[in-house]
Amino acid sequence: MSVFSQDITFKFVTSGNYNYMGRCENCIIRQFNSLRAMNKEELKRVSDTKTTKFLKKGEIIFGEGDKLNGVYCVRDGVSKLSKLSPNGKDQIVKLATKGAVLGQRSVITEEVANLSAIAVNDMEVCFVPKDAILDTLNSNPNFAVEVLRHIAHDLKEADDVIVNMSQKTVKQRIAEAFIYLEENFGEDQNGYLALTLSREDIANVVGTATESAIRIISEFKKLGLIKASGKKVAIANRQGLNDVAKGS
Amino acid sequence: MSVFSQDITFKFVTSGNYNYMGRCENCIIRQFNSLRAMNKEELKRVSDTKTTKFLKKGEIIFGEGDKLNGVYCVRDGVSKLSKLSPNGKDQIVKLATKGAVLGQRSVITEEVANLSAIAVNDMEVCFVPKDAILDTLNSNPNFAVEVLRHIAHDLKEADDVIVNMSQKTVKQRIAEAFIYLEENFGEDQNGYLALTLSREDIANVVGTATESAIRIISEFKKLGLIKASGKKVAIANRQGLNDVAKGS
DNA sequence: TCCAAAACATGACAAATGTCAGTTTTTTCC
DNA sequence: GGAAAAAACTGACATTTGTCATGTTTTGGA
Repeated sequence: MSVFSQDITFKFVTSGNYNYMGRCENCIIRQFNSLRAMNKEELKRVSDTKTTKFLKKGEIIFGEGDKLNGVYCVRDGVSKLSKLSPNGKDQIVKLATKGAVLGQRSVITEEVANLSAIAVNDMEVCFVPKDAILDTLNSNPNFAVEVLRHIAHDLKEADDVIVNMSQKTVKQRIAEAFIYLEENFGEDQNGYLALTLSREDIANVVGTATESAIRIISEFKKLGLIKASGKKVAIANRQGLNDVAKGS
Repeated sequence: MSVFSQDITFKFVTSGNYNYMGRCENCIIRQFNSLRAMNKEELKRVSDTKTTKFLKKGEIIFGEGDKLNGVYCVRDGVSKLSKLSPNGKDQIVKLATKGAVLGQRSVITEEVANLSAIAVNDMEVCFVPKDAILDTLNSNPNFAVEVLRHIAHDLKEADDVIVNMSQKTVKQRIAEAFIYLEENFGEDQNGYLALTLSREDIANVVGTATESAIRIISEFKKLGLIKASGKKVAIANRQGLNDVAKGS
């Protein structure tokens, strides 16, 4: 995490071009997604057509069923990708952070969005109109293959989630969720998980009732596996949490 | 389904070339997967390097963790794609039938297989060495995009499964499973589902204990929603099953 | 800084699901 | 066609999870 910020600073400082801001060519985030496979001209086109948006926590990037006219490249903050189930509950399928490209799947298949994307944090995202994406896809095999690799990876992750959902207990899944949050978003200066989710969001990630999630989180506190200050959570006993996640 | 068989027959009968057998160029199955986007030369290469295999029910096409040297194109029969969970249970993630290309994802990301593929039926599959696939991917954007579309579609389906698993009851999921089997594999002359799965496989599809699946299936029989003769199952009340699946 | 709204927490109970321990039926294969 | 194996089935019970009701704490503006 801190190394990452350093890199950005470095880029900023060494660039001789004072117009670099807002130019995709100089956006380091791009190194983490499929846009890295675009060539100069393709990137220029993206840069010229994109718009940058700032979203506040809770704002909707797009909703299930929306027709997407482009993709959203996350520059900062975290978004939850979720789907409303018929019984009225939201299932969070994925948490997307910097580097993620949202809406890619729907743009490729030219379907409406199957998930909704909501800011969990304050966010900065770049909207890239779909034509720049689709045209590049059809002409640059490197880009197409790079996108393919990313989607293929998402698919593998989704398969893993299916297995977890059906074969692990709620307690195991919540323990895993904390480990996941720590591994993917890190901790703040005080050792608390850098990404704070409400109990309801945690419940929606692991697919259980909010009360069940709360109860289990309380139990983890009593067992000394985690500690909490308000809604901030810190992992107190990583090995113990791991054992719970593994089911021992 | 029956229309589909007709088409094959038609092809066989009208082909003037008696070498058509075993040639991908003449394989109608190809129309249902990404190989349709290959051009003549690419297809020829696939055809020249591929080998056809016949598998008996229960045989393993590849296992989780196997390094795949190519993909398997299903010409006939059905395969279950499953993953072993840490607690020793198999979760079936997908059922693949004619037209499906197995192992595609792992070949693209150059990882070992994350799922195992086992024949549910007697099967006929064509093994295509990966080089023919990867080279085409890198040179023919049409093919790359076609593969992308297929994987993107799989990803959407996987997201739907995640939501079903976490938000629906076992009873709802079993009702859905029967509807799914009817819609995707059809019925035989006597109205029984054309694809017969063991109770254990059904349990592994919906992610529950075999006994629970059996109990619910028995209940469906008593309610007249389905009827069964041995392990063959027929849908007796489609609307009723639908209602159960929807949770009413 | 204070107050409402939201989020968190807990108890009591009901419903769903899993587990274990059998018996019966079906399938397979000689 | 019959025996052995596999699959299907059933009951009893434990465990997990969901639901409802209610109280407490935290949080985010006016």
